[in-house]
Amino acid sequence: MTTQLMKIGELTERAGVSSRTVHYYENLGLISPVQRDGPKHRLYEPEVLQRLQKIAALKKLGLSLEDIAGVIDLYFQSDAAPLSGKIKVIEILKGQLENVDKQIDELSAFRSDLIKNISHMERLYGEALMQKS
Amino acid sequence: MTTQLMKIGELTERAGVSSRTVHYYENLGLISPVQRDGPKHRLYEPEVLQRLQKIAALKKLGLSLEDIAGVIDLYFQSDAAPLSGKIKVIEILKGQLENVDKQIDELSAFRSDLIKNISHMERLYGEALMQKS
DNA sequence: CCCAAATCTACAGTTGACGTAAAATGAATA
DNA sequence: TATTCATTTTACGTCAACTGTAGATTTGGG
Repeated sequence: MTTQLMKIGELTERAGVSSRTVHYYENLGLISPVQRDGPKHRLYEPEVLQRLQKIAALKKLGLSLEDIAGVIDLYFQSDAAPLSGKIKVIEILKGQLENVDKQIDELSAFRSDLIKNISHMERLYGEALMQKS
Repeated sequence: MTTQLMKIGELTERAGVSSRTVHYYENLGLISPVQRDGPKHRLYEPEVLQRLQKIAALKKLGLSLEDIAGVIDLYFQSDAAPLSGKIKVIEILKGQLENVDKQIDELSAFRSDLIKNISHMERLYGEALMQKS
């Protein structure tokens, strides 16, 4: 069982964030390296990369880092977690699903607005060309 | 022609933003009151309300206020604008359309991820209940 | 063993997006 | 017209989320 650990350099390159940010997130409790009694340089499990990606996604949802700190673990909970915990997870995930749906609706509305604007502009564009001749 | 001007109080209430925000936006050049040589209190045309709403929408798209400053005028250009301007507007609007589509895609991906997580959790929930009996 | 590259710690600085408190204004009322 | 009192204005303060950086430490390779 070779749990493929990586140093912060590889992690940041793969996740597309700076090492400063990684330290910052560690400080907020969003991620953490493996226990390091011996080595002074941090080592990370591959799961941390997943976590960073999930954090980015949740940020795009509009969650603050503090909010994220409150839910990030839900996504990486072991299947052996206590039943009460699982029930709560389901609640929260469903809440997030609602939010996502709402945001998709909003974006769709904005999208059709855009399309309306574009075709309006293109109509004007056409008229202007007509007058030129 | 009674151009129905409003004071900042009405504007903020209708737009759902604070007066501080309105002043801040004015400072960034996002909006502006009518010329006030005499009165010290700002007066706004109804169009400013539209602008504030558009700003809110663009913010939800993830644009910074600075980004927005670069495009907001495109939405409120007179139909009599020069042809070259209109062409540029169309370009930019189409660029935004691409962004919106990308974001919708991302959200959709996040959404199905969520659903997968939820059903996974519900499966575990079920199993846990089975073992309880 | 030695060196260059990577990492660590700690503290300060920045940026975006506002909040707040006190002074100034102006519309209604006495 | 004088007063009053809600609105507005202005200037300074705040908070989150980074980001810079400088000097000390660690590490892997020759």
